[in-house]
Amino acid sequence: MARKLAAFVRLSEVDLVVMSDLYRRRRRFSVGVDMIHQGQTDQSAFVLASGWASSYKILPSGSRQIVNIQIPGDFLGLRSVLFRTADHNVEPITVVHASEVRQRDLLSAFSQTPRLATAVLWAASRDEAMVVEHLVDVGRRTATERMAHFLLELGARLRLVGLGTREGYLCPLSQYLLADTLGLSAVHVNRVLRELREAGMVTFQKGRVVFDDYNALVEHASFDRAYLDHDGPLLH
Amino acid sequence: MARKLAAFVRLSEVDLVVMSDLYRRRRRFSVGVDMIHQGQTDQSAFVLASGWASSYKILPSGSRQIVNIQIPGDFLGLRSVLFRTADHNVEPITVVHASEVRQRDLLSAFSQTPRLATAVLWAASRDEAMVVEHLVDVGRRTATERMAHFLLELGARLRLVGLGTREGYLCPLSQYLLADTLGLSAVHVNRVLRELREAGMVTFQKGRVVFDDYNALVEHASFDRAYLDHDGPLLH
DNA sequence: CGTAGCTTTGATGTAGGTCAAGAAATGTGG
DNA sequence: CCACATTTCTTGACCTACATCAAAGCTACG
Repeated sequence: MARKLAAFVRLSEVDLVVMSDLYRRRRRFSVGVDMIHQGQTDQSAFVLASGWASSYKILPSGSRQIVNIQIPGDFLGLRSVLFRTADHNVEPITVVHASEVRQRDLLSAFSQTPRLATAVLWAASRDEAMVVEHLVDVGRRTATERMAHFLLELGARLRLVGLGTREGYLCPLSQYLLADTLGLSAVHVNRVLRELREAGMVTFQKGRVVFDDYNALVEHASFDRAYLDHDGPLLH
Repeated sequence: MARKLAAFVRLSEVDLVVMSDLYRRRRRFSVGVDMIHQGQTDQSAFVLASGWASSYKILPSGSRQIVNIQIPGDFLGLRSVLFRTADHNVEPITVVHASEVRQRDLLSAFSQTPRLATAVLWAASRDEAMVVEHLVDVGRRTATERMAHFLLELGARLRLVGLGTREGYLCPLSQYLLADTLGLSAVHVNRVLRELREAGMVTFQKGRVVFDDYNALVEHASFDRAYLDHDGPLLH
């Protein structure tokens, strides 16, 4: 995370010390145990050390929308500490190890090292950019485009933390999770994956995503990774 | 805007002076003139004094997704100043008067009054909460639910700035704009509006939204405005 | 006072949903 | 290491919400 923030704001020694202190509270979560629960007050944020998690909202009708999938290195639940009550749920997808960041610690870190607030603002904006792209996915792309776009984005993010290559990556997401992420039904997700596989673009089977034809996939999804790359410190 | 931020962070006299300085550069935009253009570098942010604007993304296919509708008092284009190149467009819907906030001014304001960064972080998070809700709309709600939810959210926001009541509000959005916001076709937007009108819930005609049965509409949309209300300064 | 952008409606097409049921995989306790 | 349960995947048949196409009536403003 420090590396991520440093991409935007040049952090001093002091900044780094204050930050590392935020990491002190290590926790472990099993699948099925909420990390953050919608409607609860006084929730924490987390920095994922290992494992995958999902942030989602549940509708009264029972259907749910996954807002984003978090991978190691991600900072999650910021809104749940900035607001009095959490407006979303976060649930592990695999076993998760994470550092808990309490509200008071975060806010006091902000006042101790003001640049940290700016850096976190930047990180939150990068996050928002992803949600926006996700909205475009769901609002204006067909099912296969959505799926292609999603798998590419995930791949790009995993590569940034060394968990993927241009060839592919390990992916613990079930088709149900994909469905709730992409606003589709699980059945249709299955068909879409088959289509993409038969078209020779990606193969997602047995927990592994393999890019059979990366360029064709990029083309099909009209994937432009600009929104993920915003490096080079703006603030000195 | 100062009022909005103050809801989260107690701002000092100095903070307010620094902020008011950000307002100095007043500009006017006519319909059809982009305020921010996707892909351009070195764009500004704006605080809307009057008029409505829309932030959107265009896909190579030509279709577009409106990410949010901005009303007076809103701060827009933050991501376009935090990132090197803008990742979205902003276009006026009506004639707009706005204060331009340049990147260097914003960043220097952040270092002069550190609490401002935290306050803007909070405002950005509130914004993100709206985008998230929008994603849920498009991903998991039916067309009439989406429309109902959108009109209610807009109403709630307009009330906060004194431009609407529980009865309704003036709304300059065309059915094309609604369609691109909600991920529908313009034709279907028309039918959905008719349905809601005939069901006695809302009437949107001639630039005016009238809530015929507010409670029924809230019920239909399963609208919970919690994500809009996060007041009371967390930071002293 | 005409022309361009909205709104409205009807007819028809299709992407993706729902229901159902069997096959693989995965996990669990003995 | 096996029996059994549970989840996940896969496929087919059928259905529906919404899209697309087309055309007519409105509104507005230059």
